[in-house]
Amino acid sequence: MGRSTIEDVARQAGLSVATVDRVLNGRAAVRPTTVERVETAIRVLNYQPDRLAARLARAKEYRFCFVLPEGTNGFMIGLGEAVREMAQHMIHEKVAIDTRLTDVFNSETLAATLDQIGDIYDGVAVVALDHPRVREAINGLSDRGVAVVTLVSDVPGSRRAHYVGIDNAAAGRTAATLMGRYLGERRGKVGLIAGSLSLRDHIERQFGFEQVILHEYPNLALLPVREGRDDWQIVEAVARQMLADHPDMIGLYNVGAGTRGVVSALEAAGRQKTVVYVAHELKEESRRALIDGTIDVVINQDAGHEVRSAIRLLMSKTDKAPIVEAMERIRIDIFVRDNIP
Amino acid sequence: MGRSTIEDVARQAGLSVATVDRVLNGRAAVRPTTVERVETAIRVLNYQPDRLAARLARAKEYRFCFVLPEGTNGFMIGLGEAVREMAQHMIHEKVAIDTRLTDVFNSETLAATLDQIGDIYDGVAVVALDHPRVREAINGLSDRGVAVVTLVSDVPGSRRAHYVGIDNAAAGRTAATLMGRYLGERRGKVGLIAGSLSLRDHIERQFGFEQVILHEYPNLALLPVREGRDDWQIVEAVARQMLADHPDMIGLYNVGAGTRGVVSALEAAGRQKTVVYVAHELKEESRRALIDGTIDVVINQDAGHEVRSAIRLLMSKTDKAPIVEAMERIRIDIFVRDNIP
DNA sequence: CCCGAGTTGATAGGCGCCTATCAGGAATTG
DNA sequence: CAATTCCTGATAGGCGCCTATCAACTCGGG
Repeated sequence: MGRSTIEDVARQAGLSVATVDRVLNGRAAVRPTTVERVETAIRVLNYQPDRLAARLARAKEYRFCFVLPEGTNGFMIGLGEAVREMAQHMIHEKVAIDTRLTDVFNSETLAATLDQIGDIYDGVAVVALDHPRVREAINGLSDRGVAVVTLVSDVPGSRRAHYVGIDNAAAGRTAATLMGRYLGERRGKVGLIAGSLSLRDHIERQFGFEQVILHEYPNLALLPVREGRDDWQIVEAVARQMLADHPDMIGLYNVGAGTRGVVSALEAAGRQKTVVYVAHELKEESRRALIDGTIDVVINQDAGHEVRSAIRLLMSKTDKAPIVEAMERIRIDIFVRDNIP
Repeated sequence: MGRSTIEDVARQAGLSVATVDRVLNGRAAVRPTTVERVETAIRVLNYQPDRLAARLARAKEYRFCFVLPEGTNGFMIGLGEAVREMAQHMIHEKVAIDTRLTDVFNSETLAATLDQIGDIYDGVAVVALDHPRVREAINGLSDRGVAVVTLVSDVPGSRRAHYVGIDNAAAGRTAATLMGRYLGERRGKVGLIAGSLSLRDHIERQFGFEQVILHEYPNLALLPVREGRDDWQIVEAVARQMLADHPDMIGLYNVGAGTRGVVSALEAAGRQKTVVYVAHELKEESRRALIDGTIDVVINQDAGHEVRSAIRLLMSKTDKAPIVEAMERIRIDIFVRDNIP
């Protein structure tokens, strides 16, 4: 039962605690053969440092920064709240977390923000636009030894340490499957409203959704994608227009924010019951609409889980500890009106 | 900002650390007025004891026991594995966890087991039959100062400290809603197979399911409930029979275990695609069947979450710490083939 | 006025690990 | 071979809290 301490390791290796500590924390130069001895001792005893005792003793604190989109997007606001809440809980653990809001749609602004915070933080979590300039900024941080994780939307080509968020293509497929099954044999058109097509998550959702609808549900015809910019007023206008243009639209998938816009458009048209509406993110308004039946299904990602995962990952990366991949997989939640938490 | 320590509290209250510790841990008699002073000091400073430092210092370890059903029920086996896995992680935290398997369907055996473990453990988590004898045993434990939580299936009348598990009526409603929506306008019969009607969770699921089908989907007729005893061979026989008796059965909800029995019955009848099948618990076999379309929806409760929640609750109850209700709510997960983790 | 009982203070020692410092021995350099 | 530099050992002190012990003080009751 792995209750060996650093002293046991020292004894086993025939070295002093000080030396063991040196190799454990890379505090000073240690001869390679000595490192070897320590490592075998660790393996023999199956020693795992007690992280709690470590954090209790540690002097330096971790400094992390969450770079989030500014604006009124409900999910992002919720994400920010989750960050602040966790920050509160984490002062125990000697981790200090700042939040920075920035214009995520402006690659230059975002990149500049990333560039300038490199020296202050040990780790950065960023909701990132997938753009060459941003990718460079992320790589720059990584190269300077700052751990970077992408949050919610990934930047695949970059040297970020990890992506924290759902598989958005799978989320799109999930939406499509539920839409297809709900509609059954009915024939008609299906619309899709994205927030912006420059954020990768929305593109992937769209891709997954269209893929499944095209292949599995020949009775459904896809309408061209519309952009709603995650702004409920724009979304409402777009939705109204679609409803007016297509009396035979029987399904609507809103990939991004601005759900209330769709809800009021559907209500205005009196088609809440005839159009199957799949939305993202469970918040106060979507919850209400889900209960009264205007929204049929909500696909959700848990902001709290994402924030916790990001922090765990940043901590692990910062002290080069291994991570448990399975623990960091973010679930795609499905909510209908009966399983709302 | 900087967290306050026990010394700050002592200073603020004009008392010694020893006394503050006494009231914090109820270690010795302290005059009521003094307790008052300590408590106001705590409130003023918003002091929260550092649980990590506490566990590091604590001499005594928590002793918990999980009483689980013996047998081959896949979910329960998974639960047992989750317990053992967590037990491994928790030896750090000075908590020792035992597992006891028992015949849950036998109230006498279960009650006897509970009776006899009272003196050994600080807390017990039990998958409990809802039976007067069992309720008495639970109350007995509680009265002797052992924290008790019910797991997966509740015993409402008892003095258990908490219930850890999903809202099973809501799970049943969720199943019904998805079934109803998937079936759309189709008319036909819907069957339900329960494990055993003496375990409360299954009754509640049945209740929720029937409630929604009856009220919301008049096109669907409910068949009388059948029991499968959570055994896949019995379940298979039952399912075959139902399929044979009711050529117009278009929906099937399996409340309990034994999913593979239903799958092979559906395959044997060649009705995988025409019968909408809603099952519980995502495991290897249900995962496969979900992907190939035999199962349409899986309702799931995360065993890992339940075990972690139970442990957290037992620890909190043991040292009379407050609990965060929201954190302990177990989600009803919905899986279709596209969002399988 | 003395004696226990009831309270409170003071303090040592430890949980497992981190940080820092000093000293001595080993290896390397000129 | 002496002067460095490199490695390693030893140890003190602390993180925030728990446990245990002993001394000191306040009160009634006898």
